[in-house]
Amino acid sequence: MGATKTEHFTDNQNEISMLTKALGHPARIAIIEYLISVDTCICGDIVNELPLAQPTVSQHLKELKNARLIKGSIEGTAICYCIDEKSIEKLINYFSNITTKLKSKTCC
Amino acid sequence: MGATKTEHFTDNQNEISMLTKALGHPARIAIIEYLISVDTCICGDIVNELPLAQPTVSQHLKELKNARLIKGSIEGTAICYCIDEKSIEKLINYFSNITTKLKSKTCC
DNA sequence: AATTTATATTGTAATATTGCAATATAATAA
DNA sequence: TTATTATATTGCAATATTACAATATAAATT
Repeated sequence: MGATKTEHFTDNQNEISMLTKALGHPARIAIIEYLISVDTCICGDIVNELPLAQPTVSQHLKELKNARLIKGSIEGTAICYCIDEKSIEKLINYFSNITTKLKSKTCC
Repeated sequence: MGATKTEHFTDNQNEISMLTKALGHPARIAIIEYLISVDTCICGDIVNELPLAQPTVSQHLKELKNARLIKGSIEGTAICYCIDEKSIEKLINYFSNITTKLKSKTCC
C-alpha cells in the first residue's frame, strides 16, 4: 500500500493527473508564474525569487520538466527554462470539455 | 522539513495549487469523469466504478470536497455528489490567462 | 590548469499521501 | 427496536513528497 494504483486507470486519466500533480505545489505554481513574468527566459534567478534553497528549486524544476510543463535548454553555464505551451493547452482543453459537458447537467 | 512552506506563497498560488493537487491523482480524475458521465448525481456507485475499496474512495471524495471541486448533499441514506463548476472555471481562467500571456513571449 | 559560476545529485530527516481492514455513524426499512 | 444500507472515520503499513546540507558536475573565465 501507499503507492498509487496507476495501472487501474486510463492513459488519459494518468496523464491529466500527472500534469495536475506537478502543478500541485505552490512553489511550482510560483515558478510557472515567474517564467511567464520574465521577458527573457531566465534560469537561476528562480532561486533568488523563491523562498527556497537551490536544491529544492532544482528538484521542483525537475518535476515540472518530467511532467513536460517546462523545457530547459543549456545556454553556456546557465540553463534557460520556459513553459511548454502544449501541456498547458492540454489542461485547458480538458477542463473546457468538462464545463461543456456540465452545461446540460443538473446538480443535486 | 517535509512540509510545504505554504506561508511563503501568495493566496492565489496556494489556492490554485490546492485545486491542482486535489486533481493530482488518477482516482480523483476518474471520480470527476464519472460524475460528469452520469445523468443523475449518483453517489456510492463510484465505489463500484473504481478499482478501490470503499474507505479509499471515501477518502478521495473528502479531498475533492475539501478543495471544493465537488459538493455533496444528503439524500436519505445516500449522499449525492456533483461537480462544483466554479472551481473548474477558476482553473480554466487561470490556464487561459497563462496562454494569453505566453502569446507575446518567445521561448528559449 | 585552477577558479568561478550555474545547476544537478545524493543522502537524509520530517511530513504527507495512499490504500485498506475494521469499526463507527446515521438514516431508512422491517 | 433491530436490521439494513450508505457513507465516514480510525488506525496503520507502505510509499511518496518536501526541504536542505553537502557534494558533484560541467561549462566559462582567469
